[in-house]
Amino acid sequence: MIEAAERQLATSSDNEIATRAVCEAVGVSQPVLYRLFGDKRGLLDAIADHGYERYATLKAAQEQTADPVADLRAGWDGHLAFARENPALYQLMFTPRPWSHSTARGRVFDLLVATLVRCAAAGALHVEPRTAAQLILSASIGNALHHISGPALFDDPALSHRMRDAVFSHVLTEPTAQEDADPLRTAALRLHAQLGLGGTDALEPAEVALLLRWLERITRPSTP
Amino acid sequence: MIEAAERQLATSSDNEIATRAVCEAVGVSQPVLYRLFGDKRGLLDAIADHGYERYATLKAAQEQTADPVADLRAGWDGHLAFARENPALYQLMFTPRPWSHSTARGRVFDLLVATLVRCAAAGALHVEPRTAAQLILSASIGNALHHISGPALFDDPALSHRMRDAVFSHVLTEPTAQEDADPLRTAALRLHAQLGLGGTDALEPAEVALLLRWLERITRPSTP
DNA sequence: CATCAGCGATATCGCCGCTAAGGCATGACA
DNA sequence: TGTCATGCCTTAGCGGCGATATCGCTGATG
Repeated sequence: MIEAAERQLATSSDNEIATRAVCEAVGVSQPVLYRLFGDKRGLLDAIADHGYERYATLKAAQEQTADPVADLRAGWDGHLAFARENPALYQLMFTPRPWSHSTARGRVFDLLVATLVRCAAAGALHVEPRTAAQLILSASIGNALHHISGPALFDDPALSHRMRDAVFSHVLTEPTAQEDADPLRTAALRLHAQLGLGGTDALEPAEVALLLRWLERITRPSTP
Repeated sequence: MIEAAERQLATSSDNEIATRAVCEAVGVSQPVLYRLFGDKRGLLDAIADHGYERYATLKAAQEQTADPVADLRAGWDGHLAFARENPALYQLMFTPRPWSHSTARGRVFDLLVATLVRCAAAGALHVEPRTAAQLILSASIGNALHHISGPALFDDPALSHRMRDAVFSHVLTEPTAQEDADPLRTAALRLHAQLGLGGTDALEPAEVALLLRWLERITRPSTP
């Protein structure tokens, strides 16, 4: 039923769906829909979450190489490709809807954070992963909506890559230059990420927690 | 009537309006609304365009100092402030709506291009103004929507300024460094902007047109 | 003063989200 | 095995929405 609703959403001209149409497409009647989802909003949330599942499988298929930064760049392009191919679903997932309980956006955010943590563990980040994720996700959503918004003016691929480079270069360390500009901060971020990724047996949990907070205090103030 | 509709939009819980409610708030009946705007979409377009008017006056009040780059930065912050203060209207203006004939977004784009042309005339840009405008507008919309989307996770001011710096530094020339990295390109962009701003009497119109195309060919390929 | 064009209101249509009341199967129990 | 209780689904309907056909009023014109 969710898939039927998603089809109707994709083919509708105004990015809207009618519960009646969805029900009679599946061959049931309205009350079952309201039993399952409680509400039209609930149905939309379910569609968005289902959209996240597709998004996640698409991501899982292409990421996870040896170079996390390359994965990050590929992830940007994959995100925009997803938006291009499912415009209505994309807007449902990433555009602010009042009273939406969908977790799609949050989980996409977490996916991005995971990749960024791998980058940080490789010493390629010089801001906290969550901050970088907010930057990257906001920028990519803006870019995707700009391109969905219509073929008014598109230098599309060039624009997308320009944006990508702009954000990434403000978030990633230059290959060899930035590393030594603030080595303490870089090293602290790297250690933070490594601890978050694998943990350690050498310290007690309480000690690790305190260490993480120290590292956060080291990395927080300066914003190069 | 447009203002009444905008009020209803701002106070509505689901970012929607009902033509009936708008009409009875103004004291007329539905057919007059459909006579004036033809359609509910027409009413929404009118609201968006009216929103642009407020946006434009707000911009006109604060910009136009001697330093176009400072104006640009202030414009970014003003844009986000506008989004913060009118969330529903902002989404109406800048979020993709199918079959929308509103010119709000395009005119905001033009406003931004105007400021960017002033930057280019000062030699502070190293991409074409329209390209830079697409980048900046996309990024700021993404940022604004991210922040409207809810107080899930906000480092808000820091995030906005980080994004601003990321995009601007990819679009603006560094104060003294970038200028000499590709002086030909920079000079060509500068001349292009100056011609677009003031024109010249020394050349015939056809000659100016050809010159502009040459300058565009000089500035197009390389993307530092 | 009679006529007619233009505009606004009433009443209505079809569709929407949503829900209450009835029918039908299934399974437990005497 | 017959009877009853329990879920689930369907039918039917409510109120509200966007949009419109029809009619009555007003005011300018000859």
